[in-house]
Amino acid sequence: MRIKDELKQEAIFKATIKLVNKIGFVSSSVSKIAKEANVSPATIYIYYKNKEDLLVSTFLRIKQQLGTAMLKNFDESKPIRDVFRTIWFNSFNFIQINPDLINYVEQFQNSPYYDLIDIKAAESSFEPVLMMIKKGIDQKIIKDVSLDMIGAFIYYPIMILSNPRRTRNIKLDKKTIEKAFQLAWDAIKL
Amino acid sequence: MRIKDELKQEAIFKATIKLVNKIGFVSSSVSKIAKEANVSPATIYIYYKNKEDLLVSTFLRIKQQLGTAMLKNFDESKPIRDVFRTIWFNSFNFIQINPDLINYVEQFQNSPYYDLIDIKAAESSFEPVLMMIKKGIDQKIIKDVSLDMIGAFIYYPIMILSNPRRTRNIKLDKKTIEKAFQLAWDAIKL
Amino acid sequence: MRIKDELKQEAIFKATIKLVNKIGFVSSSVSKIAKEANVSPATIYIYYKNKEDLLVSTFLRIKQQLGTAMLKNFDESKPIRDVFRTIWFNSFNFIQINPDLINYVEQFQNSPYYDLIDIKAAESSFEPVLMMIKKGIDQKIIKDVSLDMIGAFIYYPIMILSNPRRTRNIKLDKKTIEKAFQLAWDAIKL
Amino acid sequence: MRIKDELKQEAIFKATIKLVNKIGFVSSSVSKIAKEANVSPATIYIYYKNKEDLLVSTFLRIKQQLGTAMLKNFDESKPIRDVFRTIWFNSFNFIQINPDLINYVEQFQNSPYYDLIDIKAAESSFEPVLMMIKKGIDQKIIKDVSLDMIGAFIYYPIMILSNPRRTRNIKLDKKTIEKAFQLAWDAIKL
DNA sequence: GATGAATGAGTGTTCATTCAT
DNA sequence: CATGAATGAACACTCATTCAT
Repeated sequence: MRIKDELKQEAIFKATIKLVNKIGFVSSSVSKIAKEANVSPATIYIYYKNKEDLLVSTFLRIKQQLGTAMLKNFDESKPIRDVFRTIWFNSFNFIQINPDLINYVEQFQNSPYYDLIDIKAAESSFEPVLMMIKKGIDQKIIKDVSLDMIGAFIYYPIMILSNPRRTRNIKLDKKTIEKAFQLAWDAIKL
Repeated sequence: MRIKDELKQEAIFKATIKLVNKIGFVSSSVSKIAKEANVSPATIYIYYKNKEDLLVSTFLRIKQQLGTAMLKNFDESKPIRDVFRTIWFNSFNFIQINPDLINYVEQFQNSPYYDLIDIKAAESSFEPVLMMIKKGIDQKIIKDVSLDMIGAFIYYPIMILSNPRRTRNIKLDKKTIEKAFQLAWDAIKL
Repeated sequence: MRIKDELKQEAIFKATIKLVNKIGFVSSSVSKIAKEANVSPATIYIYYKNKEDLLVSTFLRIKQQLGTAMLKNFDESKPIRDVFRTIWFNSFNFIQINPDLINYVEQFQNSPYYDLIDIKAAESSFEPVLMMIKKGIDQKIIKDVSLDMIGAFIYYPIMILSNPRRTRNIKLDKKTIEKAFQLAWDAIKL
Repeated sequence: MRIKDELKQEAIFKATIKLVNKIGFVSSSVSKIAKEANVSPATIYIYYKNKEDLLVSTFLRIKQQLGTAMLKNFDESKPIRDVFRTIWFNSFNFIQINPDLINYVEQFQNSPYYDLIDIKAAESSFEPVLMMIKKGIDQKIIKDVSLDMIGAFIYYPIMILSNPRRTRNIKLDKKTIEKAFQLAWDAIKL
């Protein structure tokens, strides 16, 4: 029964994220996740090798979703700033619709599990963005610094601003997002 | 009676940070910290009410150290950009000398313990920086956005860039730091 | 799945009573009980929510057994004194066969856990005895005092006399029990 | 300084009883008792060999007080029933004035420490009562049964009736005590 | 005599994982 | 495939007691 399988795996995936949101990464034990998914702890070990595998897989899957969302309406024929702006708003839209996914990502990235991740692979879906940035650098539109640094001023401010634990008194309305984009763009543009 | 051994408390403090660096926040149990400090687990409970108290106190103490370090040679009579640049380099210097302290802070801020912190109090030593930013906004030198947003483009890039887990292939040499400062300043300046 | 092992739960039940007998209520820790039952400490938490649940459940189960034993050959058509005498001997028989159960009950009733017990519910199996006493009061055979007081002169002397810790040099032979019954009956009869 | 010593020992004695009343025998640790007595844990070990010694000594001292109180106005020239009645009311008076002492005794007697007590010695102050009972037996006023059994119908009902944990809905007013005496006397009288 | 610091052994409980069905 | 039972190891924390002053 193929369908049943996928339903179960999906339930585990969702339960993992939901529970991490509810009680935090640290307190989310395998058996609690199993209970949240209405499944036996042993069942989780059918779909995942161990806890690490479960958490890492969940992370990678979210990353992929995030990558897809970011690149909606991606059109590299447009001016770089416009493309960049689209990505920026895509990100915030996704975050506003799926705050729990981003919370999971944040918590995961600050856990020891993150050390196990092959970043290149994890960020493969962001490849077009990287290409765009490189093009921007070539065209002297974006500053000539390492991609990691660009990321530090783009990707992470997004994460921080959308993390209610970090910025407890900011509201992500359209105007705020627009301003944030302005800062980010000013940072990286030549 | 036996005199309260300052060395012992210091050993616990250092062991906590060292262990969080070695094995991560989550895995750092009280007994492991005790072992690292060459102390009985029970001894920790002489100096701290419980694990939370240990972790929170350690965090606050680091924050204070960081605040002091940041404000070295702080001279508000100088142009804002210069003051800002001094703080920027102070931060990176401190981080380069004490990478483990910053790693602890980062991990702490992404733990549920951070929710317990009174941010205002924790960041009181950063007050002069906030004042400077406000002055910059008034003088139309810095963009008129919320402090949280300024922070997202200043404080957090510093943290990220200096977190080897996050940016595994960046070297914090003088040139890189200078460049990073350029991006940060461009982001917030009007 | 592995089937829930009735034998295991039974082993825990018996180990609890045995250990309380051997080393006392206070010193009987969960891990010691587990060891006595040849079971992992964690296993106990499959069958009981926590230590309190284990101890309370064990108490209630014994109480029920005691209630059943007391009421053997209960025949309310007989004269009250005879019914009462039957109960009295039933009790001592049960106690002689199961001295450890009674010791457990005694220790439990003097522990803080006893405060959690709903007495009405715990003594529901004694209901017929209470009814009989009430009938005896109505018929002017038994003194018109509160049930608690009747209990103090019936139930507790039984407990005390059968508790070797309390009365170290009494032997519960038939003659002694008969005498004890005489005292109890004289106390409550009108 | 003799005075200081005795004050300290007295403080420990009172703190022990108070704490056992507040949080129970089981939870009363040496350091908590020390805190309650405004004394260092180590100080307790100056006056008592160990915890057992502390608890046992406290018990014996209370027993002695109880014995003294019971025998107030003891006049063996009076009829046995009257003497007995006096003792009965003395007991209840003492209990009503010092409920915490009795609570301590009760808890102690159901602890493993009680096994260490030399009953003969502990009850030496009750000697006159025992003598009286023996005289009563000789004069064919009291039933010819062992002292332990007499005790089971006298001493323990007093304890039980005055233990609020055991008899949660009885009030020890004068009438109730009188009735209880009636039952006790009927039990043992020939 | 009096103290608070210090501790190894213990507490109740939860963990990630495996087993037997 | 799916399960709940079962577990040894670990968790945060407290204990009775001793040590050094």
